[in-house]
Amino acid sequence: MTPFQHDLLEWYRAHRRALPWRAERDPYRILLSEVLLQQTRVGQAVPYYRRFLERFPDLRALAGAQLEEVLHAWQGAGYYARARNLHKLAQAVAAQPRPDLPASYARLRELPGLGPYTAAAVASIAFGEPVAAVDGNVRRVISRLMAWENPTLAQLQARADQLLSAEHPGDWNQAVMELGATVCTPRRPACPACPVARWCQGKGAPECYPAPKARRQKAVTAVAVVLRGARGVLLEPRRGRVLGGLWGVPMAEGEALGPLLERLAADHGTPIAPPEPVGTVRHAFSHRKLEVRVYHSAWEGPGHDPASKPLSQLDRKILRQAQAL
DNA sequence: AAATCGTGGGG
DNA sequence: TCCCCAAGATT
Repeated sequence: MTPFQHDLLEWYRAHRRALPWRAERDPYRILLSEVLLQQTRVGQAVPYYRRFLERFPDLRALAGAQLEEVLHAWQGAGYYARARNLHKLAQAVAAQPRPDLPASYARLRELPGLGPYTAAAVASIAFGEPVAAVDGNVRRVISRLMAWENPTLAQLQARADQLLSAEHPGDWNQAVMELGATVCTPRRPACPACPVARWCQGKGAPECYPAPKARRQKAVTAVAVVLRGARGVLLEPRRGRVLGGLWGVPMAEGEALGPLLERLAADHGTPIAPPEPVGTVRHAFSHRKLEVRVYHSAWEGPGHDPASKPLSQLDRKILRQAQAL
């Protein structure tokens, strides 16, 4: 073991946060934690991890569930494709002669929703395979160690594989990520507290590495109608990639309410009483700033209980605005 | 291969 | 209030 590896692993063992999945050996639980952690902070993932396991304690339970139940457990966690893929994954594995998670990076990588990072994380943490997991933390830590401004994924992966402790790949991967999450942070990194600062070429100007990526959010306006009556609130299943599989309030892009009302009247064969505005809801997605003008009106047709359907946070905000949740 | 997918904490 | 962006994957 190199001094570098020794110092970081010792630091990790002394300073790591006590996270629920760190006490687990069950590969399914490791997998769930890694999928939940995709683009998600630890603090936000923990309650979902607990709730999800309570509802789906193993792969079999998950495979046997309806997608809508799975999405309900995922409700609020965002990036719902993760839940759809996890459900698919469980069914694919359950359909095999030996219904267990595959134990190698290569075969994990073939499963839906498992990309290079997650397959490497599960292979190393759950199965001890020496593969480096490269996430945003690792990218930042290595970029600073090397003083790289714009490394490619291939460069990062190659360097990460070199640095990897083959004896303790699971702890090693988590150690690098833990360092990035708690010490080598995007802003105001705590270099004096860093266990491997003596090897770092970027510590003079850590925030220069890696160069920040450009993002832009486009502003979009929309209208939504909350139709509500004695038989419940009118909710529609959402199709397509955005919030697919969840339910939601009837909504349309733009400012015009007319076309939306016409569609609803046609879909349900019922004219709709002129809606009243009840306010505006603002909600930011990754690449959109959404401003939704919310209306409400009476509805005598069949409806739903919003609590019984998986809903996005956007729809929950809209329903709250109309006092229907 | 660039664009897209949610949400919430923190500066 | 606004902007950043987090244990990425998919198409």
